[in-house]
Amino acid sequence: MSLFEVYTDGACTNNQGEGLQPGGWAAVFVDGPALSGGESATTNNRMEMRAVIEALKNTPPHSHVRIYSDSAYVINCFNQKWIDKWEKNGWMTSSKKPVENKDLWLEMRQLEKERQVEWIKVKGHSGNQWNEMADTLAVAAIPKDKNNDDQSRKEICLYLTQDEKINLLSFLDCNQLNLNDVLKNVLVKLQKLE
Amino acid sequence: MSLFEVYTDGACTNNQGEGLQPGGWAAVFVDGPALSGGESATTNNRMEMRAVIEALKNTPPHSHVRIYSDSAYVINCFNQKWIDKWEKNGWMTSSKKPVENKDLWLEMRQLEKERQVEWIKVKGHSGNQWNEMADTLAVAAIPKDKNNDDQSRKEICLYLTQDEKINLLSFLDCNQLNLNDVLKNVLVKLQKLE
RNA sequence: CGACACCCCCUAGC
DNA sequence: GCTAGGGGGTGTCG
Repeated sequence: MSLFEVYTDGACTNNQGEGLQPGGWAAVFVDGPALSGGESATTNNRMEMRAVIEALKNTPPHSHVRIYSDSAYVINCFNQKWIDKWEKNGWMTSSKKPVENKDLWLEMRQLEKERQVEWIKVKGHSGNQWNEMADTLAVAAIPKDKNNDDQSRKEICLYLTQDEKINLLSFLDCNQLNLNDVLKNVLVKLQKLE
Repeated sequence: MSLFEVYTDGACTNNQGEGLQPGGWAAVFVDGPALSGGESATTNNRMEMRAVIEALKNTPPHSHVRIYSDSAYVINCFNQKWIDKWEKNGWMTSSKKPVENKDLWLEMRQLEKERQVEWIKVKGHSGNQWNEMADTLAVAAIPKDKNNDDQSRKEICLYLTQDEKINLLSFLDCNQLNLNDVLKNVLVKLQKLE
């Protein structure tokens, strides 16, 4: 069974601490391509989660995936079985408040069930090249255009190498955004261009 | 008959678990004003009760009132007829101890008899905007001035909007603190100032 | 024993 | 600021 190792990271501005901020995420496949995207109104934790979701989405079901993240929020949720408890107790935290970001947790849970996932905590900014790259891409993906009318628009870029990136938006007409499918499309398109 | 919907909440510090503590309460009228106040030596349950009492006091007799509270202590007292039993058995709990806070229960009972009251239990901290506002105001109303000589002094503020508040103390000379009366006084005073 | 609140700490990571 | 885990306690009732 194929193994995928993915470094994920999220980033979010935090200017005056008031309300939702613009943020970005990235998922870097070891010895492979990288995905990144941004949202104009989100939180740091939602971006960490989004990075993982996109990573999982782009691996085939039943594959073996190693998710490397510096977010204790995400890693502990699975390694310390928080999510098992939430599913049993109606999504309440230990202090009886509703769990935040339930929508994204459910999405992650579904993807995680269909795969064999290992959750690995890494220290942030510790010189690991993949983690650094994820960090760089996530920050770069934060939307800077404050005049953007579409507040919920997401962008996804495919990095073939660190310098060579392709905006996937042009391939989004293929309803299912699976990395393999997109890669095929990209290759076909490139061949036609040559 | 007019309907009033009011979210009530109480808050109380609990520093070293020793004796009575400062606390606050709030009553938020849906699509209306909000009242809040504090006491320097009280309990959490007395604050929950005080919030309800002030809510009822500020609705006209014979009106239809919906009280929303996260306190099972208060809601069950009426919905599970605890108070009926207490009135019949000389205010003794099921474990034969005297019922606590009888003074406030009597006050609530009197106000409740003069109105048609529905008691509705809500979950604390569950994202309801009115419940959240009551919580915020109750916490904000906790007296912080520890050098206050008058330990029993109560303060009552009228919030016209979340940001705009009027201290009602200056209107307390009108013996009965009814919201409508006070509002009239406030308006008269404001008109004179202009 | 159960329930609902009200708190005080501590920890972890972004 | 965003989020979670864990421990301790009182106020009160059935």
